[in-house]
Amino acid sequence: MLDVKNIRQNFSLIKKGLENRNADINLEELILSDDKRKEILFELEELRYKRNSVSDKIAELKRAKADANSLILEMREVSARIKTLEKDLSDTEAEINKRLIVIPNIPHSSAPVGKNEADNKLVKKEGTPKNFDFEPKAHWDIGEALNILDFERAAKITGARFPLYYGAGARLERALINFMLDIHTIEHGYKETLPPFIVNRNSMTATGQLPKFEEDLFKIKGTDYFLIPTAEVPVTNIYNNEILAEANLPILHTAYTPCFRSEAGAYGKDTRGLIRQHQFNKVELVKFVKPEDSYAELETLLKNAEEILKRLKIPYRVVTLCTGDLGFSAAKTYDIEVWMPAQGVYREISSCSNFEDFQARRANIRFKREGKKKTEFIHTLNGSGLAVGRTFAAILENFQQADGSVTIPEALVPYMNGIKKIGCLTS
RNA sequence: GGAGAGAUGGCCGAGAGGCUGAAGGCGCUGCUCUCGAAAAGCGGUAUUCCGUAUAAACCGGGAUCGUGGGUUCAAAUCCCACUCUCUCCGCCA
Repeated sequence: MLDVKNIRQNFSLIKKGLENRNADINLEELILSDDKRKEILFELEELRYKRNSVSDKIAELKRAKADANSLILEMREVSARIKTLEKDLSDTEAEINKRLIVIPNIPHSSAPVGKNEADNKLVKKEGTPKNFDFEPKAHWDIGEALNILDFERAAKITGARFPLYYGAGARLERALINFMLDIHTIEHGYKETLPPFIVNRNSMTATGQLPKFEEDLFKIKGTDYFLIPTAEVPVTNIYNNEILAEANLPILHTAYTPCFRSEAGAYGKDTRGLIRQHQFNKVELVKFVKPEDSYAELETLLKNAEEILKRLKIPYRVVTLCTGDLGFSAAKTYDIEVWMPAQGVYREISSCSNFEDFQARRANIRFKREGKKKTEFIHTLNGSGLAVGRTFAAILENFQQADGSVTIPEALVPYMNGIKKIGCLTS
């Protein structure tokens, strides 16, 4: 959420920022509503002051057993006026909030200006794609041949876009989760967190999934609860409505959760394999930091996520999202894209974002500096570290052998109970 | 699912229409005392908004006692609804 004061003070800058991300927002009307709010508030507070002081006087008179009837009659009218003004005020505030809550975050100055995905800026490439002396197969073909993935039966159980793993495949998925969590907790200092997988509307609104993107979510019928699309939602909301101590910052959490996305509007896109599922596993990294640190923290967040791919020895590249491709809540985002040999493309496997104070405002997460009275909004960041299903797919494709088997990346072998290779016999 | 109890500041806990943003205690913190510490004494110790196109401090004012509504000149206090917590019974991984 943007600050109305900030919108007033930096009007043209914010207008420009919203244009850059292709958002059509009427800021002028928002300001008009805010003018109206101020006007109402001004009169209302004056009347409340009057009511409070006269009520004291009435109390005094009554204590002295004197007559207070004329004052009471006068206050009756004042109170009626207060009531109307209060209604006006809450209506106006609701109107302002309704406008404010659908305005996306303003891109950071370092986010390249651009229309869409094509304008994203390459930051770097790591690792060299392997040259296969055979035609590399797609991970769904490899997985089904090894009998470690079964999309057909998953569709029978639930429907399209649900995963079903067996044997060494199920083990590999679990190994990846443990591997990622171990690195982030032991080496990178994040606190392991296992949050609820179902959250309420307030949490979804705080992180920015609601109110605009409800059709992307799975909602639990008969309740106002939703399946989480990412651990970002429950984990960011851990500190909802709290004032944190400066000494405790930064606060780092990592969480494994399944993620549920309706993928509305993605019909016909990535219909095969693990890339786009309604349910997938992800290890998430979430940071709560001081404003002045947040861009340095974004760089380390990115490094922490990259580290997983480096250890697994899978080639990837990093891009900075352009203004037009930024998510609703983000001010700046790096995507990590992993090399998928069968399609010969890089596919997103992690998205690392700085939300600045955008989510903190919505979630009302603040902190207080040592010795200062004033509270400030913290900055939140998060990134996948990594999407497990897509990592699984990348391993299958990058480590496939001519005979259809898949070797396990060395770093993962201890997590696989010593299994070094998934072949037809081991599955 | 059935029956009951409750929600007040960082914590404990009083308050039961007006003098209560809220007694008292604990905690934290500043000062006095001390070579230093302890003890004792004195003080401070929630958040937020407005004061109308600028920031900090102060000052003046508004709001906040789980949330929302109602009664009243006046609500932490009375009424209604909701949410959450706890206890007992039943069921259950």
